[in-house]
Amino acid sequence: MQSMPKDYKFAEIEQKWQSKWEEMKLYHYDWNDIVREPFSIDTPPPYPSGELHMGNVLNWTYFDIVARFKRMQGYNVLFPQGWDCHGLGIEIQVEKANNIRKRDMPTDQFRNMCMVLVEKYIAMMKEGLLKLGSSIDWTTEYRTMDPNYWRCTQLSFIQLYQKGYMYQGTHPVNWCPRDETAIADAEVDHVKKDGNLHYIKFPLVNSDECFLIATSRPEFIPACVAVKVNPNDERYGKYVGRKILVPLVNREVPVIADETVDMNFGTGAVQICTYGDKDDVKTVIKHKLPIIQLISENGKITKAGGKYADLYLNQARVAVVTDLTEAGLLEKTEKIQHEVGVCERCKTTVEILERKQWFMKTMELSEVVEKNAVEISWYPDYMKNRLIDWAKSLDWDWVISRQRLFATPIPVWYCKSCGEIIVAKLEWVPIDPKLEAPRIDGCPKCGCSDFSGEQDVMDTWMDSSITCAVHAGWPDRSDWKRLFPASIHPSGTDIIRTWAYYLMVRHLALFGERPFNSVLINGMVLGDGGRKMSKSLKNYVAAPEALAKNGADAIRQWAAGGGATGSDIPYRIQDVEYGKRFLNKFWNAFVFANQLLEDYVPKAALSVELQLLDKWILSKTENLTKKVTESFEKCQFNIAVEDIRNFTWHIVCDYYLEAIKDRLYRPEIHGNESRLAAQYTLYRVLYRLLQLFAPVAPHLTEEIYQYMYLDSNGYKSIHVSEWPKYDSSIVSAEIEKQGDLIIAVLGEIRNDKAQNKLSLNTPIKNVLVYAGDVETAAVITKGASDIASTLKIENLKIVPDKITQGIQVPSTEVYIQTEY
RNA sequence: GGACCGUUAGUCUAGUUGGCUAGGACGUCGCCUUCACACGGCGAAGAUCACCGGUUCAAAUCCGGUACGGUCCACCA
Repeated sequence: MQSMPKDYKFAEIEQKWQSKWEEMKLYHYDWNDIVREPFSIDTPPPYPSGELHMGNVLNWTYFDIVARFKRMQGYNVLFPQGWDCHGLGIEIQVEKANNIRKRDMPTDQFRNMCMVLVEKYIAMMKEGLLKLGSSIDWTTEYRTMDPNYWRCTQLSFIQLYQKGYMYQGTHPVNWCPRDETAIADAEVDHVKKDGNLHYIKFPLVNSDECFLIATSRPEFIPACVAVKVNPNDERYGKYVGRKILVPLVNREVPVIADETVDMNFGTGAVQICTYGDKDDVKTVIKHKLPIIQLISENGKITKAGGKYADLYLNQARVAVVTDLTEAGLLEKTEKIQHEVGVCERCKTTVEILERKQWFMKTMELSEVVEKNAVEISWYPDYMKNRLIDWAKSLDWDWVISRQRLFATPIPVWYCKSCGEIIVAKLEWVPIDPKLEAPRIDGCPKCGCSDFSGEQDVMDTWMDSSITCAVHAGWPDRSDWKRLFPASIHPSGTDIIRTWAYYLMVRHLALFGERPFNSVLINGMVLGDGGRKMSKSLKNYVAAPEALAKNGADAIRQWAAGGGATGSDIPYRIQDVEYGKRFLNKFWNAFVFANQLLEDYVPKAALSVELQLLDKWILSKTENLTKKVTESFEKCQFNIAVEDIRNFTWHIVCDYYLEAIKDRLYRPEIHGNESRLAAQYTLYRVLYRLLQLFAPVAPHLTEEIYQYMYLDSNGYKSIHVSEWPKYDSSIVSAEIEKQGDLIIAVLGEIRNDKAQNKLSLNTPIKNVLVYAGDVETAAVITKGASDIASTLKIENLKIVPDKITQGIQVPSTEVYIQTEY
């Protein structure tokens, strides 16, 4: 045991251990160990977006506590780290930063520019994760933009294609008619625009009656494929199933029932056109309606528009309204304000076009997704509904193709002569079909040797939804199933329906097995005022600054203890400061103990008799161990943190440490055996606290461990020490009750001193304790010397008499009289 | 509009199978320089656990409804 410095300097100590742990390779997963049971964490690779943010801090604190706890429990823990690099965000930033357009330059050149930016962001985030003290195995680090990861993603695409899960079809996409390109939802801005709501008569077939339909886009009438009404609507319910005649083009379309129709808006009857808006998309897919491609890629009406062909949409609108008016079908026109989607870059109104897309058959897996979601453990449990509800609510299969550049290419070519689809062979990947031809002599169907590579790329979720298999070592390690399914998949409330869902369907389709056995959910980090933290709301807290200012161990306490797992938690500086103060208290308790234990030689068993309060604190410590272990098992970090802190601060420090001071300082009065018993107990209890707190505050606990416990314990780090097992033989309800009584008596006399405005060091001449009965008197007598020495009582007398005067110890028959 | 979650002292928050005299933190007030720690100790005030109804011997906890707030999704023909 070495003596400890008085002050805890978190900045230098945290830094020191972060580098030492790396040197020690302390957190490396042992791929060759086939004895220890593995525990794998499916660390979600974050999107490198710049500096680490408080949301990342919350997540990685959760992951790290789990990793450290499981490691101490003896598991061979795999805590991998990857980076989910591809995405629109990076593309847009690169375009802005360099003032370029991605489609104006070679794709690989643009991709390289993206990679440079991603690397910069990764370095920033990695720095943050290291500063947080995450026990990541950095030898596992990967990037989804690396060729080897492309290989995994493409390999899984090919295998899914072979299994029949991947298919080509058409699907509506957002389309900018000016740029003539598909754009993502995220690239669409919504603006309020003034428009007209036209009330148009649609005659019912074989009837004199007319439906009045309100629409803001009459130019889409030629693409009308149905009219939908709410079946509960008294006006129209009876017409469901009948035919209606579309004006101007005189085509018959069905009247369909759809509960989503708002009976109070417009006329309650809606024309469904392909495609006037996103609602049309949903309705068409839901009711399996035909598609009329009315708009071409440059925003002109196609020949499907009949006499309106070749007009631009706004020209067509004028023409259609004129024609309707002449035909007497336009009842009235109202001014309205409505929201329209516009292209983020050029502000052109976005249209919806039907385009060729790649799909994964996910709908047919919904039932098995639900079954697995029910079978696995969720922390907290109610979060499973989010996945189940999502799987049930899906209207169409997963569109996995994107019209972007910085992404994993779809390894497919098309024969220029016959259109045959050539999917890459397993051994060809990684490959970019935009840059390389298929490695075959000719088209297997027509023999032609001219191919065009697929221009579309994969959705970013195609990269990140195979992590469970990749982390486990698939496809290269033959023993990858040892680590699959992952023990735990961490997810945020906001990404359950994407990340957790796609992982589920993807692995189920690929391997017929679920990817993880449990899900740990984190909430969102809120800023001041309980709103989502964001720079625009000015409640943003930069994680690197917070870490530098307060230290990782304090920030981690906020993250772990700031709220229940799964609930949103605000970043509160008071919580962090409380964490800091606790670290100080914790450190000081050990500094103090370190002095008192200077001459103590650690022993496994003790030959001398323990005193009542020794047994009392040991029993309570054992109960704490049980409770904290259970809390960690259930990922209830906040409960564990609170229990550890309250017990340490308010039971061990405030009472036990105070009570044994005299035994330790003055063996000539209390005897050497009593001193030894206190030392033994103190050493044991503090070590237990150190271990329980280690997953939460890894730096502080490690530093103390190295001073006080390294020599006698043998583990090179507290983080690989064996997690304590609950020992019921040490627990005694009777002893705890007796000890609690001593503490209560102590507290009352201490209170009495305070009320007399005396310092706690002021000696008391006489204290008379009326115990109420013989048994209670015997118990208090056992703690008499602790009471007397703690409170500096010169003459303490305990009698079994029952009285009703003096200070009553609450909920007992014990009365106390003091004389100063 | 839909789904899910929440509503506990001035503020934030815990309370997981109903037994609570509702726990903790910040803040406020009073006292104590006490030999680890004033980043400390002792103590006080402060909550009809959103509202209404139900189940029960017993409800902050379970059920139904209302109001308000949050998150995600959708968003008007």
